[in-house]
Amino acid sequence: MSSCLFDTVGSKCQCVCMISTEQKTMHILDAALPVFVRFGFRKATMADIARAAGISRASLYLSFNSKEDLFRAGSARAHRQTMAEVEVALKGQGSVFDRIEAAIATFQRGLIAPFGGSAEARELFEVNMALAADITLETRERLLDLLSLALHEAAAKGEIDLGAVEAQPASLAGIILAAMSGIKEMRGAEPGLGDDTRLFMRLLRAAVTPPG
Amino acid sequence: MSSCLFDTVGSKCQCVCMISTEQKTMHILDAALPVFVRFGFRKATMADIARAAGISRASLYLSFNSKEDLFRAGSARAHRQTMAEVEVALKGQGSVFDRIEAAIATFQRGLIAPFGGSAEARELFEVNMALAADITLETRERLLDLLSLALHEAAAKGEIDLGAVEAQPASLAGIILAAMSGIKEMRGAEPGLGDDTRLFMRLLRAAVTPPG
DNA sequence: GGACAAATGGACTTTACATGTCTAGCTGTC
DNA sequence: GACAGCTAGACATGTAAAGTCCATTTGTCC
Repeated sequence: MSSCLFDTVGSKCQCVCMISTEQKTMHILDAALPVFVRFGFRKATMADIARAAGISRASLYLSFNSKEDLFRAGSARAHRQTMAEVEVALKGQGSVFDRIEAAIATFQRGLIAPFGGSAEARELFEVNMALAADITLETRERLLDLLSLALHEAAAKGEIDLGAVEAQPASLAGIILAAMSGIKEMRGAEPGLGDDTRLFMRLLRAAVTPPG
Repeated sequence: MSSCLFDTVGSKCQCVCMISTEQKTMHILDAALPVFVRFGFRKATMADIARAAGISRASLYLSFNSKEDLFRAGSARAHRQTMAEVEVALKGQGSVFDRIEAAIATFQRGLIAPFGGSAEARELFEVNMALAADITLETRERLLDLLSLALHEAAAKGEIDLGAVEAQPASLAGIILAAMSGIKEMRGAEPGLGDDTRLFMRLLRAAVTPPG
């Protein structure tokens, strides 16, 4: 048997290599997510996570210095992955509205929906803001920039008319995000987009679509 | 506002009365069940249960002396309620087979299915045997008696023929229960009866149905 | 075979938190 | 005002999780 747990089938594992280390980290984070979702941060123990990952508690500490570190790494990865998908969505086909809608749906699906079903959702979000506020806020900032840019380009092409509502792209992007987060706060977070979200998108569309 | 949390709407609560005390107990057990199902016995704290019941931790200790007491009370109530339903099922319409099938389905639905979905099912059953073995075994005994009686009566009426398999009602009842518990052990516990259970019931029916 | 890396089980200290108890105080009823 | 029910909060105590460390095992490579 190989000494490395994370061989890809058929290929020997060159340990001491970065790929394996990274795979191990990913594997652990994959295992940790459902544990955190199920129990929340506090009730989830390092033993739980180690068991879920199929490794020993000692090994867990070889990859992460602390439970908080592990959580931060998980949060960071989720934000990184989701933002990559969001960028793809924004570069896709369709109108600005379609692409923004897709982008936001992706964002929700990646960063909110996975926890929304959990009774520990509140605690998890609180812990996330306590341990990974920088990542979270930076990501939100970046999403804002991406939306602004999309709106700006659409305005430049005449696809939308921001003059009608006297708004800068950045302001409008801010409104969109705020509305989405508000809607998610009130209603539960379904996967994808809810009715309220779609209604808001129709409002937006109606407001900035150029006449004629 | 009334000083009693558990008024039934429209009727003043006469505290110091047994009804209210019992209602409170029931209310707490109702609240405690999902907490135990969600977290298992160990991870579920008295604070969790108090919060779920909408009362203070101190009040919880006015109703129950300990977490173990509370669990025992919950287990006892579940067994009591379920056995009452089982008796109804056994007195119902249809053949012995139908009634036994219904009885067992009721038993499973009341005492196994609620926990079967939980990842903590194993721990909960272990804790139950540690804290409420008497209740559990007594209930199982009682179920055995009820099934035996049903089989006995059916045999007396000529509805079934136990001579064909050379079995006493009690032995057959024991086999049925053992088979059910084995099936539930192997397969997951769905609500109601699974395919395996139904197959077993067909076997039983075929084996003891009198010829002609 | 020996050197080496990775992972493990287990022992250990420290720290956090849950249990169970108690008291003083609040709220609404009679 | 007396009383009952509930509460918040403090408390001592015990359990267990966090984090650290090391001896040992397992498998790889030379």
